[in-house]
Amino acid sequence: MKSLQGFLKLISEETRLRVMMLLNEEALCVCELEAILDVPQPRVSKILSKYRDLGLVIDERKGKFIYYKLDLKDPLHQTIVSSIKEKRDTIEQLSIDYQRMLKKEEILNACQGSPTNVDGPSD
Amino acid sequence: MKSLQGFLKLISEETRLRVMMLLNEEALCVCELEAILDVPQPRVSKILSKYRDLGLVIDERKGKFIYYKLDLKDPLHQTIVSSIKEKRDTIEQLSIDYQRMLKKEEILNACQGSPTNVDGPSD
DNA sequence: CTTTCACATTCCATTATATGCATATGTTAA
DNA sequence: TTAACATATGCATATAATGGAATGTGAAAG
Repeated sequence: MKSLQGFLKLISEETRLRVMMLLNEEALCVCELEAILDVPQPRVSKILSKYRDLGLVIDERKGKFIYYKLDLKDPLHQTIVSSIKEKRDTIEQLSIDYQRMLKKEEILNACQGSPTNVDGPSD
Repeated sequence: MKSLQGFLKLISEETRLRVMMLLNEEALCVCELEAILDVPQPRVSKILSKYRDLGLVIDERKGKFIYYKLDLKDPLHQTIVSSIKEKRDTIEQLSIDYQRMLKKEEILNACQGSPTNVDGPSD
């Protein structure tokens, strides 16, 4: 119950849900999330720390950047995320975020290194 | 988004989720919920009022009692509830609640009329 | 070693949420 | 009309969530 409740509480807040849906697609670093979602960096970090507390993400450093990706071990969590993803087209904000993620190179003024623009971060 | 967010926020609180899972099984009145969940009546009423605000329940008076049942119009909401129900056995509190609901006649000291004990409320 | 930069964290004010208790409402039944 | 009971709501307060600004940390690159 605690696991489910913590999970639901996490995604009950809009920005946190948006983060989950993006990290469910691919690994992203803080500055990419900051740019895609257009929210301040400390807020992104705080959100990710909640994910970390619940053990829902894996982080991996690549050069200057730390990439986060979803790591849902609970099948129920996976099912819920999948069912939301299936309806993504019908949820405007999630669609927008997804489109922005696909074109993130164009909006990555946030990170100086523009990690996705270079042919691979120095790792 | 608002619909999904409101829904997730609603079930992000334990007692409210417990109510949802019960009302997903059958129509129940306030005093039955009070007895099954073992929470004070005003709290049950307040929870149901949130459901009403979001248009997620239908209420029907039968004699002295008002029976509530889930009325999920959004397929995504339905999918989420179904997926939780599928895992109910693995979530202790939800299992307990369900068992208590099946045997609610034995614990219905809360409602004087014991609605489920009589052969049908006077409606 | 020092600077830079990505990221994390703390502090603080604001706002929201939870919940117990008392009480109001409204229906039923006498 | 009144009494009884199911349900709803108001109020007060405890508690916590939210978010912005400033600052801390630590890896990387020079």
